[in-house]
Amino acid sequence: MNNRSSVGPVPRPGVDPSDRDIADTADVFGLLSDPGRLRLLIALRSGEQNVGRLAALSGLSDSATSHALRLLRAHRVVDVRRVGRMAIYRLADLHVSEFLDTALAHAEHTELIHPERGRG
Amino acid sequence: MNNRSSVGPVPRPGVDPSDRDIADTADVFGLLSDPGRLRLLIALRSGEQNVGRLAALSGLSDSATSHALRLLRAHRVVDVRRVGRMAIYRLADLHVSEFLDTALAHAEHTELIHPERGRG
DNA sequence: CCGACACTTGAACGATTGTTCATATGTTCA
DNA sequence: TGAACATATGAACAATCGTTCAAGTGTCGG
Repeated sequence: MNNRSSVGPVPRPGVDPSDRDIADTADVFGLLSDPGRLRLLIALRSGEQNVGRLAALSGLSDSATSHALRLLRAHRVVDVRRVGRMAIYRLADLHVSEFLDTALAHAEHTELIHPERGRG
Repeated sequence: MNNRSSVGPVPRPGVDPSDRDIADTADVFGLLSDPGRLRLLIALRSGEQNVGRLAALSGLSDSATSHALRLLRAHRVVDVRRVGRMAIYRLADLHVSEFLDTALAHAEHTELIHPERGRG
């Protein structure tokens, strides 16, 4: 196979995103694909929080929380601010936080996207 | 730690999404977090395509393509239609395809979200 | 200074993931 | 019917991921 026969229209070459854009996009989605990190980001929607509190809110250990925040920080999804011995995190990337809102809104008001989960 | 001291406002309990919604949302993002699957979905934006063509467009092997499509099918992100010996896939989930568009648009017109990649 | 605190970090480990290879199913054409 | 084709599937394997555990850094109170 891998032939030139087709069914649909020919895709527009050069209009599709670059490999790099694709990789970057995949990375961002990857960041959002872990329930722990998602809970962290959700907690941050209601305002900045320190690590201990984020841990409590997300159900992760302090260490796991710190690791996760480090990742999110590296991808500029969150920002840190230091006050005394605390590290206070907040959402940094508006695009991502909009994504979050949109995705959660969809998930909340319909069972839409389900795999082999219940309600089949 | 895990104490009750805080900096930001108290998060509104009961307003945050359920564990299930979070898990579902994470699942969907996970589906979008692989460059191969992303390329598949991007190829499908320009219309329905058969497996061989999708493989060629995405750079995946036929087998990998089939496996990936199976996953996407299970999550109702794509739909199949059979014509003769071909399986013709198309985007099924409008939410996901909107997501895709939005995410790619962001990635395309700015370097925004980068981790340790260039342009630091 | 010392101990408690808040957070960070690195190594290790089990689990999950995406790929490949080989084989299977089903279709078309001669 | 048999060969070529298009896709699907299962097992196996390396790579990646998220967690835990055990330190480590820096800060505050006494």
